[in-house]
Amino acid sequence: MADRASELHTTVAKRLGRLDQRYTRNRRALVDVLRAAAGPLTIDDILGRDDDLALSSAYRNLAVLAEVGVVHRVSTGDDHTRYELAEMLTGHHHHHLVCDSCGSVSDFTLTEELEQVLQQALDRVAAGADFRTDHHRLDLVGTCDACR
Amino acid sequence: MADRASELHTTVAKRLGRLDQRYTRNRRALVDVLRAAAGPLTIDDILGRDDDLALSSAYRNLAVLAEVGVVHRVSTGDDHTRYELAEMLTGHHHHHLVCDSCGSVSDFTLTEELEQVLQQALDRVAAGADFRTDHHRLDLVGTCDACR
DNA sequence: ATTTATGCAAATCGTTTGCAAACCT
DNA sequence: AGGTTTGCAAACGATTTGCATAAAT
Repeated sequence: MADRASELHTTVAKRLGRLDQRYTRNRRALVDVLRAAAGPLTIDDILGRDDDLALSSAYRNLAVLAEVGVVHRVSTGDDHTRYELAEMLTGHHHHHLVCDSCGSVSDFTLTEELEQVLQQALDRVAAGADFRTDHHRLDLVGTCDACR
Repeated sequence: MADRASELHTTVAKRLGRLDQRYTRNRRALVDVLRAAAGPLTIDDILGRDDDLALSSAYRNLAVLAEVGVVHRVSTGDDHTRYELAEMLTGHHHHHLVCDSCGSVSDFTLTEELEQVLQQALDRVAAGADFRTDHHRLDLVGTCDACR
């Protein structure tokens, strides 16, 4: 656990360094908060989990972390953009259950097999439209357990 | 074509009436603009296609139309929410190609077969999470033909 | 020592809302 | 007439930015 965390920090530091960015205490704190989360978090979620984080710096650092590919922005439809660690770092391709009622978001996965079939179909679509795909996004939108 | 348009207007009128809402000229104009579009439109897109539409009324009417299930909000990640006719009205289940670079959004479809396999898998996920699904959302995010 | 990050306060911008006039039935 | 919709202008709220200070290398 400590091992994984320090490995993660090493990777993040490397990625930041590649773009001449420093791995400061605040940035480390953001990564720690996101790492501990069960799904993508809003800014308020994030600030609520570490009292030392300032709003504007959090936004700025999340932007930097997103730019170097460490953090991924998640737009669900309500205001409040959410943030999660990039799949490249977690090694965990996943999707989201988005609750229309309370706005909560949690993760789920499909079988590797279905994911591959899907990927092939999407590759075909992209090729046909001369579209260069960065990633796909698959969400379920509805009402969560707590809200029904 | 005129037939389809008037059929559409009839359906919309019915749905509005069900919630004691009137089908005014502005609302008709919005439906016409969305009907003619090749993908979901931003407010600016919409206002640009009909000079008589006022900003605040457009927002309000889109909200009403969304509430009665005629219009669907599409959040792509940049600011600028987009709007499209609900699939229930177009009878055309589709997905989106989202360009990270210029923000454009266009539609695509999967085969009926894959769509069904996917639906089954998603139903299983939802059942396992006690999640009541309203709809799913599958997008390709990347760079469009014009931007590459 | 020099460059970069921080955090407060102010600015920005998409969207929403108050309200008086115009509209529909 | 009675209630709804409209559209301007003002308000709102999430996010961004200016700037002087603190931190990192």
